[in-house]
Amino acid sequence: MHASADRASNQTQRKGGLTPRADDFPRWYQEVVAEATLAETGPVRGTMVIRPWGYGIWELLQRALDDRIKAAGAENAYFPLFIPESFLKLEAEHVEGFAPELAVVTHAGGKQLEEPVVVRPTSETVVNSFFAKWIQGYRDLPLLVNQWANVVRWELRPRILLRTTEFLWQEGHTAHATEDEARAYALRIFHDVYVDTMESVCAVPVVTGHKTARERFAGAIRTWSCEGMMGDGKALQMGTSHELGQNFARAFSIQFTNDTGTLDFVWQTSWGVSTRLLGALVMAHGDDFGLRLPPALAPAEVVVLAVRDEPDVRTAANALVAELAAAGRRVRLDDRFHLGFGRRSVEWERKGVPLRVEVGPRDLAEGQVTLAIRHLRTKAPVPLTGVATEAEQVLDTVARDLSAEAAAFRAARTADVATVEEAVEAGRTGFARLPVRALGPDGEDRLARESLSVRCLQRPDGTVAQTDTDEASLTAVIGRSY
RNA sequence: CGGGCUGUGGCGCAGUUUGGUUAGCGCGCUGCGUUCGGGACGCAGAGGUCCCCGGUUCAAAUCCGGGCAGCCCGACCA
Repeated sequence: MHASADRASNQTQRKGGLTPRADDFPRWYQEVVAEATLAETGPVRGTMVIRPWGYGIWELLQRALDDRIKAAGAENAYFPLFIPESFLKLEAEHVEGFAPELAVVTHAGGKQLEEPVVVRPTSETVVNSFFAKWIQGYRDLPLLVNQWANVVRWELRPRILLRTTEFLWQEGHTAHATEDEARAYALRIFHDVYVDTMESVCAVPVVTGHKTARERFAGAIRTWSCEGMMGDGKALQMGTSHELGQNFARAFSIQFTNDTGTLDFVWQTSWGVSTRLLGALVMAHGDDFGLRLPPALAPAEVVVLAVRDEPDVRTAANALVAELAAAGRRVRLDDRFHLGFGRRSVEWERKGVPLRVEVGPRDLAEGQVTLAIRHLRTKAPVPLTGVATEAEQVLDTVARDLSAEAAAFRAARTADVATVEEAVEAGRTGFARLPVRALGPDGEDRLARESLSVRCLQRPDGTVAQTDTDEASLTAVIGRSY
């Protein structure tokens, strides 16, 4: 009954054919993911198909991360998808953390398996069972390995791109001779790979710090996390780097002879980021008209849109594509004349292409083209001769603008508070910064009852705290999380 | 796993309350033509196990029973 009425009233409010972000954020999110052709749900609950446009973004993100991971000295390798169930049980906290969400294979090859096999939810256990073989002496250290893989976690409540049953990620695993070295490496990855990628590639400012014991990775002694604020004020954990201490080393007997000849357990780290970041891009930068991509992650930074099917227009459009490609831009030609101009504009807008170059007869008569800037939704004429230069200048501003906008939004929704009650209030719409002292021993329980959590602990000035810092001197960043 | 909602051409829905011609509408798709600078228009056309199983009935998308699936909201997680 009301369905049609609702739909009709929606139509009047919808901009760009999407539910306005402010009206219904979750719905808007799903529509953008679908309309920007990033991903859609698969046939099995919680699974997803990442479509070419979404995968193109992922590939750019992968490259950005992979370059940084390699610069930090880690090498890529690949470990098996299937893990003996017994491996998971070797580290007590680890199994406790992951048991509820394991997919277990009990039958294969037409018969029941003697030992069930789990589909990896993460690879600490297999990786470390091999580290135990590969590490003998201190000269084998540090061992720095990364893998790009899919993992499976049977989540109770899937959300496309943010929490899917199967997702793609990168997981790094390292072993070191000393605790200090392991900690330094976990932090190096955290800052040089994760925070740098989030901020300079994704253009999403992040809050950094370490997790409370309650929020820590199962099996870690310390978890560093970067948390972004999404467009609804909620927090998204975008990447974590863990210091594992000797927990897994003891569980998997990863021992080495140190430089004084005595046997010791290695000190380890693990760290990962996932396709969840695609969801973060949508929620951090998207607007009522769709996705807005920073150029570094845009499969097409520029689309040259030929307005009409005329010889001069085609010639000019092709020349522009060639010119922009020569200038090093990822560029596409849109000469789908069977679709109207508006339809094509809307499509690129939804997909978040940062810049469109519109070329039509009217432009050419004036010796110009029109630049349409996605994130501002503005248009400006530019002389035909200066397009590549102008495009370059515009693209240079995009990530900075998106970043600044996100930072301003976060600042407006972050409050320094003095009590848990004030934190509860502020946490409804954004982040609350509360001295750990004021949080107290029962603070996290109180927050949990309000669907809030401590996203991370940091120094009052926002920087990451040294491990030996007195926690009571730190600040808790509190928010609702995805 | 609790609460709510929903399963009908590719997508979004109407029809179910009160069982009854050939299951409709919008979008999309195909063809032709006219259009073309912000989601074009006309004409023609294709496309359906009405989620599944069972039951009631002369007759079921519609009623009854049982399943299954999806979405949203909460607790758990990248």
